[in-house]
Amino acid sequence: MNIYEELVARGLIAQVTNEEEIREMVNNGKAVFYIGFDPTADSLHVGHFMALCLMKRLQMVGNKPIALIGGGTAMIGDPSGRSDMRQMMTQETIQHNVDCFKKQMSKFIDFSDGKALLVNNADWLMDLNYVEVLRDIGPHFSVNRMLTAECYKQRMEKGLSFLEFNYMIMQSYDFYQLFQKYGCNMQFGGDDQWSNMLGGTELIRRKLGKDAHAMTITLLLNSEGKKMGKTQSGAVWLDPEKTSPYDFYQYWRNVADADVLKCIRMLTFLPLEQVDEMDHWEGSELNKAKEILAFELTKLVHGEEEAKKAEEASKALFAGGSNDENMPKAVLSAADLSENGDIDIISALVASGMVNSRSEGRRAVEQGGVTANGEKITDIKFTLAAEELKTGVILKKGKKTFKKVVAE
RNA sequence: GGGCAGAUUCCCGAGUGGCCAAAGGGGACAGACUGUAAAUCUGCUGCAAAUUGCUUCGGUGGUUCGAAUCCACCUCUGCCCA
Repeated sequence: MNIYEELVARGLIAQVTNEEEIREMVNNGKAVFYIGFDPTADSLHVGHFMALCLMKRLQMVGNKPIALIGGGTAMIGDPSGRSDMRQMMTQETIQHNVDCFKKQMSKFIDFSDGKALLVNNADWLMDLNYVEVLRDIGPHFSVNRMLTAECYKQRMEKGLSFLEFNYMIMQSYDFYQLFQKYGCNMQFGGDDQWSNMLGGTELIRRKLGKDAHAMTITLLLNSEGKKMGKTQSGAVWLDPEKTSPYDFYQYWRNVADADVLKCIRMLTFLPLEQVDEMDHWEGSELNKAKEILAFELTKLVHGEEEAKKAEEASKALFAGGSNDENMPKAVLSAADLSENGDIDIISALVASGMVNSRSEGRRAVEQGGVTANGEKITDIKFTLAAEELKTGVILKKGKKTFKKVVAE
């Protein structure tokens, strides 16, 4: 099976400009393609991870990836898929994020010997001259056409500033630049980028009379139609400091039944034959598929060792295993403890970061959601003894929040 | 620049002088049921030294015994006109 067919089989491809030509190019390792990443946070997240995997898959068969970090476009903010204006970021923040992105990306993609490129569009966008740009590329964009693009339609009601309206033009200009500088003949991106990407192929055609292609990656949506990789507290990050390997593992361990196979297919590198076998698993059997998904992804992102630790900790907590060594830990300092070295249960919950406020902690206890070493706690005045804290007390809030609390 | 409408808690959205920490819904959290799933039912959802106190309704000032609510100015957003 060729790479293009594999991508289709995995359900990764959403839209393409010209299937024939793209298949030909990709299968023969002739594509020089770019994917843009806007540094809107100081870590990549799951959405980026899909794109990185795609880069990797294509790189493995000889295509040349260009990772474009949008240090320049981040100054504008992409209105696609948003109902409100992005918060403006300072130049310092963007630069910081760019650096973080670079570091994380080099873990996934091999940039040695020119096998892949890493560029920053700030390099050509920041010094542009307004009037020159207007004269140079302005005539090639029809405002009427742009307004009919899906990404702007949604914003027509809530309001769209001229600043954000320009995002499509900047992204198109990127493609145009990369086409000329590096012979970049294809752009990949999330499906929400489709209209922005077409802007680029059209600009290249109009300015240079040459063909360039675009292909979008299916957005990873759950069965409820929401973007995956988001939790109530934000995105699932790839940076272990922001989302611990254990939490990362748990996120995937907990996906809905309906979504497991899709995730395995789209995100892991497991051979398709193996995935097809799992396809007819049903009911509680799917739990096994979830374990595989969680393990494989954690391995890809954090390495095999961390994946094993996360798996063991999960088994210890949920399946009654005995090894609590790798469980998430909370170390309490002397300042958290009372003079006798003990601590009341609510303070312990707050200090370990399991709840956000004392009120929330109190509620959790009052509703019978807290246990310490397996004992249900009903009294909000309950105190964890100093001796126990030395060896560690396993606090549990609700079904899935665990922490081993240890005194320093 | 002119006219109109609006800004309420995580989100949507009610409230137009005291009965308001603020209806209702969504989400989140907790309980029951389960498979670490979904659905369902129940509780809960500003903070704290917790039958009480403190801070919140875009911002600043004012009126009042008392303001999310009235007045003035400002900021921001949408719509219409230019």
